[in-house]
Amino acid sequence: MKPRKPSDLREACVTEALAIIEEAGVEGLKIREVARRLGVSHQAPYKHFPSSEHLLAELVRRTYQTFAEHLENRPRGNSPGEDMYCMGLAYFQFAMDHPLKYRLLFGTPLPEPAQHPAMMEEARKAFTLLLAGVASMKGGEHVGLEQKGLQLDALFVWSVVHGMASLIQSAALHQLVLDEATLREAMPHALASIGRALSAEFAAASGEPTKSKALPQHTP
Amino acid sequence: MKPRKPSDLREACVTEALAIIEEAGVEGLKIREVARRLGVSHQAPYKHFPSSEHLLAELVRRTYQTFAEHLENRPRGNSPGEDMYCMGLAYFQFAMDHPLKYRLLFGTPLPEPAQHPAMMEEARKAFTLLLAGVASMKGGEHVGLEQKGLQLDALFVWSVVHGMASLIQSAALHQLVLDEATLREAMPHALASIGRALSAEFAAASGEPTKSKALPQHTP
DNA sequence: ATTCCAGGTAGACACTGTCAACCACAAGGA
DNA sequence: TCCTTGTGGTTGACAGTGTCTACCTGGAAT
Repeated sequence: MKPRKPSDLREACVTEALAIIEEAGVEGLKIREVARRLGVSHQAPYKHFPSSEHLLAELVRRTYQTFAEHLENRPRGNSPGEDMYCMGLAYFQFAMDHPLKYRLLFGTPLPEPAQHPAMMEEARKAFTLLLAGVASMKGGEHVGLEQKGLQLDALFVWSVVHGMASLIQSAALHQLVLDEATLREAMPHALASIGRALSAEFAAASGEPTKSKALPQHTP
Repeated sequence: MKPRKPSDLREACVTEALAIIEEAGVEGLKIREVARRLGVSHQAPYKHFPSSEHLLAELVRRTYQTFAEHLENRPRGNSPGEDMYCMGLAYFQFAMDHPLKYRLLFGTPLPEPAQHPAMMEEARKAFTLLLAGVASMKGGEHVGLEQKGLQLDALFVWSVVHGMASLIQSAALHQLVLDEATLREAMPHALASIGRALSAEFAAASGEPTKSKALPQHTP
């Protein structure tokens, strides 16, 4: 399996497919359309991807990659709690800026994970970032990432940001009673609620009735 | 528009389509397959639904309906906080019992909401149930449902349960570091966190440092 | 008796993913 | 130098999809 020529058609397929997804969503992605845009026969992409599933898996992998980079390059906070807040905002911002890519990651049935380990590897990296954030918020660096309570908290945090992002993008919400102003405040409010839930638990665990940590207000 | 004969073909299409969705998901739903299963020509369904989008909208409407009924028939708790917990569990249970139907509601792009008001009406009902639950938890019956803080809290709660349900169903999660035991505890933990977040805020608002309300443990 | 039309049929069209066969051409021994 | 081989491209076919059009049919309304 020597990569004789990097064969830029494969690369071109990927970038073109990503462009299509950003325009039309996953359901708008058709292999023949990719080929057409590249001015190439409808079978050419099959020389580089065994099936459309494999192309999709590669797209998911890359999208997880840029997603994790986006989280990593977030503006950092001055305290663990504040930093958690920043992480939540960064997560949310990605979902808002690239709704169709976000849907690709979390809203559509992925290719069989076992068949595409490279794809899952990138997913794991993204989740690890979240875990680390929760860890430093809850007890500093010395807490092991594999601790169960920590994972539960991280899952909780992830649920909030993912759930909020997913709901706000869902067409359902915009037709409900809620007005735009409320929706705009929803995420900061949710992040503040996270802070309350976690620090209260932290306080209970350490026996110290800490006042809820000061969280920076959202920057609109 | 007098419904001369109820024309049970329309009804049959709906139930058959729902069955297909429960088996194969929304992406497995094909109008021709519905017709085939009903032993009818591939054009027959089009006499009752102008396009596949309209069939889909009707399916979404019905699914929202049964979803709301499921929430309404939940086992009730003895206190507002406990009842909120029950609501969360009921929501979660529906998502776990009917993952493909749940995905139909929240995981796929819905038909243009403006074109299908009946569909949105059912969605609104489901959200109103949630709002009422949060309202009684936060201040009893006298709090208006249109109050902004209330809506923000309801959105937060919704985000948690939806986010958790959505993540757990996502193939991504099962390939991560987390083991099954942790996943099973995730939802009760999240619900407890909700209680912490909300009652802390309530306490702060009323100036009374209530201990976090006792929440019933999850029943496995 | 005639008309009308809701509700069914069959056939066609453009589109999709994918299989198969064919082709070009550069690399590498003989 | 010729022959083989394999990579990356082509065209053509096939089944399956949603949807348009035209056609039929039986019962109700006039």
